[in-house]
This record gives sequence, C-alpha cells and structure tokens, in this order.
Amino acid sequence: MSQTVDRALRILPLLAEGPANLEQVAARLGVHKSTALRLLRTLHEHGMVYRQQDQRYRLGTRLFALAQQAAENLDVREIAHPHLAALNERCGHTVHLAVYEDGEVLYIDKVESRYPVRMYSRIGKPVAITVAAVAKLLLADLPEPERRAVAERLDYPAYTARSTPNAAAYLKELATVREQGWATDFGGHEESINCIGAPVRGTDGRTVAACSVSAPNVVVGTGELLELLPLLRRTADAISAEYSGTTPPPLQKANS
Amino acid sequence: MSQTVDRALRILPLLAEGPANLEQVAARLGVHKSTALRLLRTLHEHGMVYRQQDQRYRLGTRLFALAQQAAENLDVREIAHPHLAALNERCGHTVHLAVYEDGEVLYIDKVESRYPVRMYSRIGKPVAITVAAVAKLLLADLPEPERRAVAERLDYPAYTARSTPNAAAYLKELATVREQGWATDFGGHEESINCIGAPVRGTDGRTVAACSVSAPNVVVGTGELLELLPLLRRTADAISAEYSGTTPPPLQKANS
DNA sequence: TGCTGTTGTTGCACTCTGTGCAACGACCGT
DNA sequence: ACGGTCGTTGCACAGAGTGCAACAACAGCA
Repeated sequence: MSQTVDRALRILPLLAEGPANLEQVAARLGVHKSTALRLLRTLHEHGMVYRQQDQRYRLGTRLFALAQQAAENLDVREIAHPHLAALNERCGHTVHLAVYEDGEVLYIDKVESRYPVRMYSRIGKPVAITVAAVAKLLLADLPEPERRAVAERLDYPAYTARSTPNAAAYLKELATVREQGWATDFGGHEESINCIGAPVRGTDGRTVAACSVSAPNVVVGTGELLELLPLLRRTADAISAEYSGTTPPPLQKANS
Repeated sequence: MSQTVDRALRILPLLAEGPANLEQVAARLGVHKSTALRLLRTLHEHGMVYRQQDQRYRLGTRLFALAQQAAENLDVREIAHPHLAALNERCGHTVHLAVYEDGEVLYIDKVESRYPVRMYSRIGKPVAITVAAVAKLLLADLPEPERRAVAERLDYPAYTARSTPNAAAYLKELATVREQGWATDFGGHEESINCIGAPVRGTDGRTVAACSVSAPNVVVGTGELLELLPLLRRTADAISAEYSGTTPPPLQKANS
C-alpha cells in the first residue's frame, strides 16, 4: 500500500540472509542508491538495522527487543510454559508450542529434552506447515473457506515418502484431525522423527495454539509415542482451562 | 529521514506496549486515521503487525523470525554459547553475554542456573547500562569521544544506594575497568545481586562482547564471587581466542 | 425498531515528500 | 599519482502520501 514503507520493510528479510552493502541493497530493491541510503538511514535511526565497521548493514538488535515484547503479549505462551515443562519432565521428549497467524504456523515455545540450551534458537521458525502435527491442528480449526484457500496456496515439498503430497490429501487429513481432536506426524518431515500433537482451545472453543511431543524413532516407536497421547491431551486441556480462565493459575504469578 | 517510514516504524514500539486500535495509533502518531490505516496495512502485509479478532493491532510474529535470523548472524553468540554453558556448569550461577550497539547494551544470551526454562525471555532486553558489569566493559572500550558522549547522555537512575550516581562517577569507573580488564556490579542494580564481568575481544583487541556471572548475595558474598574471576576470565579469553580464529572450534560444528 | 455515537474504510484533490540523476568526495589498491 | 569502487549530497520533478469529508458497519440504548 505505501510504497516507501514497503520498500523499507523489504530490506529486513533481505538483510536477514546476511550483511549487505548499500549497492547490493539498492540492486535487490530495484531502486537508486540514494533511495536505498535514505531508507537504510531511517531504519538505522530506529535500530532496525546496524552498520558494522566495514559499512555493511545487518539486522539491528532492536528487533530482539521488539520480538521479546511481542512474545510477552502472547499470553498463551506464558500460561503454557509451565505445563510444557512439566510434560517434558515426565516424558523426556522435545515439546513444542505453536500458533497460527496469517497463513503461517510458528513455533513460539520449545522445551528440549536432554540439553538445557538454546531453546530460543528455534523460536520464530516457521513450521513445516504441510506435515507438522501442530500445523494440522491449527489449520484444521480454520473456517472452511480459509482452510481451503491456505491448503491450495501451499507448496507440498516431499521431505520424505510419507510427506503430505498435495492439497487434496492435506484437506482430507485435516478433516480426520478435526474429528479426532489430535494429530500426528509420523516421519513426514524427517524420516526418523515422530510427533503427536493436541490443541489448546480458548473460551469460544477455537484452537488458539497447539502443542506437541516429538521423539526419534530409535528411542520410541510410534506405538509407544501414542501411549503418551493421554498425557499430552491432559496437558493441552490444562493449558486450555487456564487460558480460558476456568482454572486459576496454580501459584501466584505476581509481576514485579 | 524518510517521514513515511519513520512513522511506520514508530508504530512498532507503540504496539509493543500492548494492542491498540486504529484511532489510538493515529492519535499517538499525530496523524490522520486514514494515514495510520495505510501504514498499518503495509506493516500487516509484511507480517510486522497482526490484527486480532477485536480488530486491534499487535506486533506480528514475523518479528520473531527476523530476530531469530538476526541472532544467527551474531556469530559471537554462537561461538560463545558452549563456553558460557560450561562456565555455568562449573559455577552454577547465571551467565550473561551482552553486546554494545548504538548507545545501548543488550543481552544476547543467557544461561540460567537452576531452572532450565525461558532463557529467551530476557534476550533482547536492554541492560541497565549505568550499573551492569557487562555495560561497563563495553563502554570502557569505546573511543574517548563516544564514551564521553554516551555517558553524558545517559540517565543515572538510583536503583540502589550503590548505583552509579552521575556521568563523572561513571567515567571514572570506566577508567578503572579499562585498566583492570574486568568489571563488577555489587548491588548497583538490585541490592542483593552481585555480578562480575569480563570482556571478549576480537582480533584487533576491541571488545566485541562481554560476559558476566551473577549471583544473589545470600548464596555467595562478593569475596566468594571474586574467587570465580579467574575462571570467568579464562572463559572470556577462550571465547576471544575462538572468535579471533586463533583456536579452532573444539568439535565439528557442521551446519546441516 | 429507530436513533445516536463510535470506529473502520474509501475516494479524491492538493501538495509535500520521496525519487532518480549527476556531481562530488572518500577510500583503496596498484 | 592514478583509476576504480563505493558512499554521500543537492536539486528539480512528479509521483506518492496526506488529510478531509463522506460513507459504512456496528453496538448500545430507549
């Protein structure tokens, strides 16, 4: 809509691929150097880009701060986290939380099994939307027209032989998911990784988020993983209850 | 520089405080509703803002993705993390990593002691620049004019009785830090929290980052904490060495 | 049911802001 | 000292952004 802003914002994903100098930015935007310069300066003033010693631009740290504040506004995440941690405690596997937004599904939280590190490293990563259990849950709950529109707009990469092949198959899978109230991804993304997911619902019953448990084939087979389904669903329901306000938060959650 | 982009970007921190509707945004920007609408639409198209059911706008999840990619470009963080984790392993306290950028100091990594959770929750948070050990280290290394300019531009909030009171005191403290090569914060931010920090240096000797160990008074006194200084400095030096390329990375760090 | 106030959206004329050009300047390597 | 590369500046033109006013959608209320 607004040409100038549009151009400025296109710079950000461009720089996300790596640092670039003025000319490269101008070339990739298809504008004159001086135009790119002014856009970059404006972005710079707002801390969105940073100019390193070699004068090349890269993304600025203000993005961190904004993303962090954005995360704080997602109160599902805050409410869900202790439940996810408890789930991880009991089953030991990787636990994810994801939300749907504008045709994309994004991880917004993760608890990793063994190594206590770098949880944040995946947060914000777009989910493999055609195969992930959490994606199926979130899409399954969309109103029919939007669901169909999204499904038909997607690409269906063949990550493995068991990946969802096309829109028709996906819509059928979504119908199943919607009916049974939970979802799986058995080797659809990575051959050796299985995953089960369950929905978190708001007061109105709409699916506001989805959580999942993932484990490599060699550790637990699909059968064993499915044994965790009741536990997973209880967790998701507990989050739903607290999110809907039907259950008071377990402890004081006083903020400062 | 660019009015339109400037206005658009001012919307983001505004929304970071919480969701807002069109009128509120227009009012706080000081522009007409229709102008605000077009800016918000453009931001929306880029996923920077999201429109929730009640039609109010909030920050969009694209910010997550961008921040994550920005983080991946900060290779100091990647190199430092294993060292920080090892340090945490040995001393058990909270470990931070921070960088300086355009007059601000930001945490870019954190390893927490006890509870394995929500490491990311503080990442991106601006540091209490007048008192934090990491901030002192990073500012101490700035060229004289910039250091003075920054110091005099700052506010000096009296978090506690031991907070740095004004620019003169801060500059003096920075001189000490620069000379001794490490920094402390003994109750300058929170009365009961002590902290020691050490610099990570690049090939040219410039301080590119700073790491620190923080612990509450009740667990270890300042004396005990200072006993960790050699370990902390060895850690910082190890990061510096690896970052400068004088030491090969300890194991294979193959990416994909 | 109809009225009124609120809030989001659209079309349009005006002009201010962004644009590209060309010239300049800083820097680097040879 | 010289040419080449890349960032920066000033300027004239017009295209893009702006605010206004009217419209539409909706909610609350009598």
